[in-house]
Amino acid sequence: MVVFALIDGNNFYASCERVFNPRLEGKPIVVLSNNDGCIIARSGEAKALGIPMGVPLHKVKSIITANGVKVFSSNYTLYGDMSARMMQTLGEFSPEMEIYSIDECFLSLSGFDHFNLNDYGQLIKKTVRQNVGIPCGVGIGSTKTLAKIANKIAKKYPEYGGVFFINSPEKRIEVLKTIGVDDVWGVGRKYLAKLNAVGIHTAYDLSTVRKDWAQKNLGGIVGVRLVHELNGLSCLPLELIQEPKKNIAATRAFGKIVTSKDELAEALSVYTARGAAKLRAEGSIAKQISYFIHSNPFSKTYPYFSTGQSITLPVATSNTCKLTSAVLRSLEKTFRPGIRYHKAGIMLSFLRPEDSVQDDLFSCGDSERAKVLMQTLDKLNNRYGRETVVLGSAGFKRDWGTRVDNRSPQYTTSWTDLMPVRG
DNA sequence: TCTGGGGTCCTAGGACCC
DNA sequence: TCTGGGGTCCTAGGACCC
Repeated sequence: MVVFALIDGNNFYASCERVFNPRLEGKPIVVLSNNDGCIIARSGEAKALGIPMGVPLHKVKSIITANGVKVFSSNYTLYGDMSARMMQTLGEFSPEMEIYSIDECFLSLSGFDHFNLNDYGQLIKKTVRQNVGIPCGVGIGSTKTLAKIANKIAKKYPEYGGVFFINSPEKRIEVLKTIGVDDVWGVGRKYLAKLNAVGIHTAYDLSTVRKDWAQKNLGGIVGVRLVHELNGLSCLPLELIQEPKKNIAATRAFGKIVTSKDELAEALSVYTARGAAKLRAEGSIAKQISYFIHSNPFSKTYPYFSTGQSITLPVATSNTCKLTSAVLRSLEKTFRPGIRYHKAGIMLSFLRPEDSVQDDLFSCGDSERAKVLMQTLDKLNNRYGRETVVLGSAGFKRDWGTRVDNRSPQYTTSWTDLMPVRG
């Protein structure tokens, strides 16, 4: 029998913050998006206070102050490292694993029939808690979509102890009737409205729609698969090998309004360097780099302005210098003065493996020297922290940089942030 | 005052070819 | 009156995910 488990860290970012600060146990905490803008993670206690996901911080300021909610800027270095530890532990529970996101993974439990899978789920949960310090939930079912739903149930009803197994067709139907259709993996805002409009409210309702209706109304083959999966027919296999990325982006809103070309050039240099480093870490090269600069789309006082360009490179590359100079040359042409710039970003596309560079007759790929330079740069920045070594064009002041007023220390990845142990 | 960042897949439709 | 049919490639945009 085909069996999938979905394991995810509870309130992952909030839990990461808590691992190194046990005094926060039982206290409400939230984690913010970039520039301390929106709430992107909440501990259970913060959820209970009615703080919604994704709201701008200023809208819930009063709840936060009144209840002493602890607020953290996001600390992706920490979360990434905690994620790696969690995944390593989880990988020991099955020969087949798909890391689905920073805090979620699927395991294949096919052929584990001789185990009591509820007990096995409990063991997984306990081990992760012990080894990594993160509480997690385990959902088990015969398709990925059902495993996702089982995971929701595990979280929703504490009496299951954080583990739920949809182990029979009868239980599947019973469970689907209690799940809102918007809690189904693959149903977002638009589809929810469409489904509700025709009287479909629960996951069970959705499991009974005709295939041709799903085909026509839920994105074609995607919708058909979704309905099959709800019915226990597995259409989405585990993706065991991580395909290389097809696009890589680095974009950020500024910490303040930017008006000068020089500062935009600095920001685009920094983002290009980050993108290029990701590219090299993937072992890929890019044939195209695009960038944009724009003003605040939410502003009611100033009109929205956005510009940028896609630049096709003569030869695919991952070289920071080449990519940066392409962007900065183009910025000279697209920059418009008198605009209150709010955000900028770059995107690398048409990626391919670095060993596949096809030299044409008149141009050639990166020289050995250039490659060694990039390797050295990556080595230094990995060891001593991002942006220890940068191109001159990235500047040193970075007045436009992201606001991070509540950042926790990088306990696991920075020597200077190691916790002291007092005897 | 204050509104994230980084991805994927799929479809429809146009251009073009024979 | 009737105005082919089948195929590919590309792009823009929609929808979703965490």
